[in-house]
Amino acid sequence: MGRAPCCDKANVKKGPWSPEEDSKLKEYIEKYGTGGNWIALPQKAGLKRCGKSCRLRWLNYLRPNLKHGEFSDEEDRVICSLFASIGSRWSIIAAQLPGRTDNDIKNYWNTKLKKKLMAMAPESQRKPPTFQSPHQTPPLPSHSLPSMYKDSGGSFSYYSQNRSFTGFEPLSQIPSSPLGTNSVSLATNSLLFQNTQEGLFSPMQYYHPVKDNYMVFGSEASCSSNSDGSCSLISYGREIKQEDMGFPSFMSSNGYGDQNQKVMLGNGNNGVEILNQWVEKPNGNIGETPSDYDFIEDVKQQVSSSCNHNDVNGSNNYNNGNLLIEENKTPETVMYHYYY
DNA sequence: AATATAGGCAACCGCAATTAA
DNA sequence: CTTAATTGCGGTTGCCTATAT
Repeated sequence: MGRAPCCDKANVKKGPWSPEEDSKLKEYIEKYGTGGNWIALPQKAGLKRCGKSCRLRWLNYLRPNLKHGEFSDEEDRVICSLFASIGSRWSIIAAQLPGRTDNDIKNYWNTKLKKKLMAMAPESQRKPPTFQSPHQTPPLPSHSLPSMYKDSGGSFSYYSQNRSFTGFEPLSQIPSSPLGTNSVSLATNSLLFQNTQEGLFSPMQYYHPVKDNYMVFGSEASCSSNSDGSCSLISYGREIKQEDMGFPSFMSSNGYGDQNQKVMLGNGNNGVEILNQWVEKPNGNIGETPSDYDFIEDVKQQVSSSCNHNDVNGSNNYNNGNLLIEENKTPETVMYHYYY
């Protein structure tokens, strides 16, 4: 037996809202609020509509401070950046763009922005931009990975003492910050465009964020959504040219587009005291040789010792700038959450 | 001028998560 | 703890308008 319908489908109006209905709904909500009960609202407001329909109309069209019309380049950049990081989580993306609704952004992406990006990408890489699902990740040659990075599937995991991550959990499964409900980890694996020179996978494709230490492979674009432009994640990866990746230049938020491969420890300026510096990888790109894991281990060591240093008050959790560092920190269990 | 096609967007649907009883 | 109700989300649909034929 299915669930009971939320309203009497036969007696509710569907389709476009009339100006009269709009003003009824608007006036009612402005006067009494929603009362935390959308289902009961239409009857109280004298509307022959389903509660869900009222909610949608209010959220997407009637509520104050909604922005309509053209999206700015900055908004484009934020959308692209977040889409690359978290995929089609429109509500999260909308939360970063005041005045824009998830529906608005979704429509804009599907009808315009996606095409705009394709048009701007180099001919050879002109594919529909996608959030790369973990299971589409090209398998890493097993010989080049230490055992702890391997798993049986095409993806790979890092097993820590007390938990394991594949690096591919959906956000909902990533423990969220106790500081607030708005915590979201952007430590996700993704590329907006596949970077496929014949036979070569980019390091970013090989090494998705392993989440050991929650260091993230990614370009600057993937962590540039802070209002101050700083990076709140430990970003771990080559600063691949935006153009190389098929990213149009407007997505680049800084001048690092053509730097060598390097690892960012800590963010640029606001309270992350871990190391707060770039560490250059001596040569080549991360992921090209097994010895690169030594480099990775070095970085982990540095993060680790820094964490130990910071945890001076014995509390279970502490907050360090935009980074939340959780209890029982080991190089494997330190968690960095970006929150807004 | 009439018709076909494409683009844009508002709204709906169904499912999952959350909350209340 | 369990179940039902409600909310929130993302995918999809369908209508309206603009453009092409």
